[in-house]
Amino acid sequence: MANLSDVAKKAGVSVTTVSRFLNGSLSLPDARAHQIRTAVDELRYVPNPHARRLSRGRSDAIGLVVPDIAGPFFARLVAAVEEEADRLGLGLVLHATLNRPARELRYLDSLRMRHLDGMIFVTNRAADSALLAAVRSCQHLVLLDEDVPGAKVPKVFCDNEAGGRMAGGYLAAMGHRSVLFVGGEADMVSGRRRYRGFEQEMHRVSDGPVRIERVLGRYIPETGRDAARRFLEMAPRPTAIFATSDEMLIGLIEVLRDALVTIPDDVSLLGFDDIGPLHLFAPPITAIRQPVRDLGRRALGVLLETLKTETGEAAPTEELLPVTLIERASVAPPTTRLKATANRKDMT
Amino acid sequence: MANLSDVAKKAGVSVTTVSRFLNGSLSLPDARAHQIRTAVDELRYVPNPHARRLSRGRSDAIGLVVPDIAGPFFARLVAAVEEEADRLGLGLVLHATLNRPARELRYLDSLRMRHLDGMIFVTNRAADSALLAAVRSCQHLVLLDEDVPGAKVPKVFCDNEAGGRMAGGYLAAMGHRSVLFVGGEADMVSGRRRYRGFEQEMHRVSDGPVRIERVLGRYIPETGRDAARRFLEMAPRPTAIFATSDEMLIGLIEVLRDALVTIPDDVSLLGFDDIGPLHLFAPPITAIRQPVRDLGRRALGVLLETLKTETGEAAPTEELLPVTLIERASVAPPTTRLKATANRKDMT
DNA sequence: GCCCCTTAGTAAAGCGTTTTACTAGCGCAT
DNA sequence: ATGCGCTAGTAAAACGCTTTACTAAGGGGC
Repeated sequence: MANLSDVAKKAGVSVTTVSRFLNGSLSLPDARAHQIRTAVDELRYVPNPHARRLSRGRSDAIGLVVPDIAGPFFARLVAAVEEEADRLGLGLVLHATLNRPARELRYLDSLRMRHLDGMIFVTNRAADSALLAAVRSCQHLVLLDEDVPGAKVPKVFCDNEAGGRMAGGYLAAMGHRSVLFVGGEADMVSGRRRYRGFEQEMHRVSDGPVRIERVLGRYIPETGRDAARRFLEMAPRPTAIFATSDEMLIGLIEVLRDALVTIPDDVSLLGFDDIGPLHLFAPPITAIRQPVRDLGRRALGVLLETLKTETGEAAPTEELLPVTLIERASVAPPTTRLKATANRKDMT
Repeated sequence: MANLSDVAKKAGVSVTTVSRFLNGSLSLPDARAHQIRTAVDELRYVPNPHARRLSRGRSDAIGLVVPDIAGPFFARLVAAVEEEADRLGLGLVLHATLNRPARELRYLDSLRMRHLDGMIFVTNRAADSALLAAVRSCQHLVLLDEDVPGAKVPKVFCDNEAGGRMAGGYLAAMGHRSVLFVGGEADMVSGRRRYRGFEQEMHRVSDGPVRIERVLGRYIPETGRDAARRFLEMAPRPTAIFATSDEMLIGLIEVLRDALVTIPDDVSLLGFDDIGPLHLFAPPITAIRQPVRDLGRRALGVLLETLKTETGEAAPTEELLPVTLIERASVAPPTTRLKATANRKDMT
């Protein structure tokens, strides 16, 4: 593998000249330029990235930390960030925390070690003080999708509160007055905001008494299953469920289906995220859609701005991206029908 | 940020000593060892990875190239590889080709530039000669999931032919004699193998005349939609469809549903991959399941073996991981019923 | 003829490790 | 007394690039 000095020798100039020429910090007369280019081609010279990084003190690579890559939501998010990073000529080092707090800290450390130029960080749990401290000590970090309250770093989220309002308004307008909210733990900002918007708008649109039950937990199928089991024990049962993530929704449907509860006849169902092929479920699920691609893109955009301002800390902005309601067939007006079994057909 | 010579100064020894001690290639009496450890702690010293990589000539990082990260199958695959890489202390640089051949070549190049220690490469298109040449010129490469025929590198696939046989045997045993195979292009090894196994076993189990229609294309929803449209025009229509990827399956179901074709009454449906929440579809879809996690793990394992043998080229092994048939409700014996509309219920 | 400016470069000092090859000193057996 | 082997290190050369500060040569203006 040829190196700079091989090229320099072949072209009959010094390494400085080659380096500066190739990096555009030196312009040369045509003859010399051509000599160098020829030497590069013939030797198939390609700069050694490790040397370059050591010398320049940066990596041209950023880190992306997500809780999990396999779930549909994070998979799309990763895809969006990767695409944008590639477009900008940046490498992407991917880390999944698999919900282990220790890993979050470890990966944040890898940023501090100046291993990476910057990092996009996605958590999915309520931040504890250790995480907050770690995040605080980092520069060139942007928080995506979920907040770490108190952290003074740029943040990019979807407009969770507006999503909650859309959901609340939609269910209320359909006539629902008794609903189950399946959401993120109370100390997670996304969960709190979704709930706040939801409750607010339910009340505003209903214009009368409203009952909102709550089951909270992580954004995973098990929380959905749990919620469904709790739902089955409620008397009277709420007439609608708002599941604030696709993963929760999937768990919920599993249990509901096993219990022979039909949607939307027995209960209406409203989702959040809208990533998985919700349109193919039985019935197709109405949901609030997150602008996942934009989230990824904006996070990277914000990170880059942070990098540009040489002053360590960037302004702790918070950017909220709009969500949309995708109407399908899982929400209907409530019925008063009490018996819960009807047309079992293509449910096993 | 402290460096090695700071530590050396503080501990009153040479940098060599510190470096060798920290890397375990020098053992020291307790007193010295303690001095060094103290200095490291107090200065919060952490080795500069760029320098280390330059010096050692390796990165402790591998690349993973996939066609796309957002799809459920590749998302899981990425997750599996990431998990294993992390366990081994290796960084993972992720690249998505988004089905652009030029990108595959570019990313393979990034391996050749000794940027990375090794690479796991997943393609999803029929290999052309440019790709083959590029792959051939690479060391420390392992092919995952899809073959590049002629490449002399280690390969890890699921047992596509066995999967095809399972599918064929299952449909035949259910009584189907006229089927539609929706598969990868004929020049893709995975597609060819799935088809070969499928056809073989259909014939063997049927023990009589069999009709197999084929629609081939990329493993994406559009191919499924296309296949469904073609299916609708066939007369007589096949009684079962074998869709050899989740993505194809999704497209297929969309169109079938719009055309009011019910599953499995009007046509039986059998999938492949079994990653997406197929159990929540209407009806739950029977499918051949790929061992995605194992695929990721084994690919990394094989890559590591390749790295160990200092001799550039590793034995071009081909490892086949077993698949399983997950029985659900989308396959039934064929009916002779001709009218295609019946119990429209929870399909919009 | 002198000074200054521009062009066309270059020497050398980093960047922070790792690693090879070496040494100084000491105890011990011969 | 000498050679050997062991302990406890060390000096210095890589690794391959970037970048700062510098120079030599040529040309133009006065």
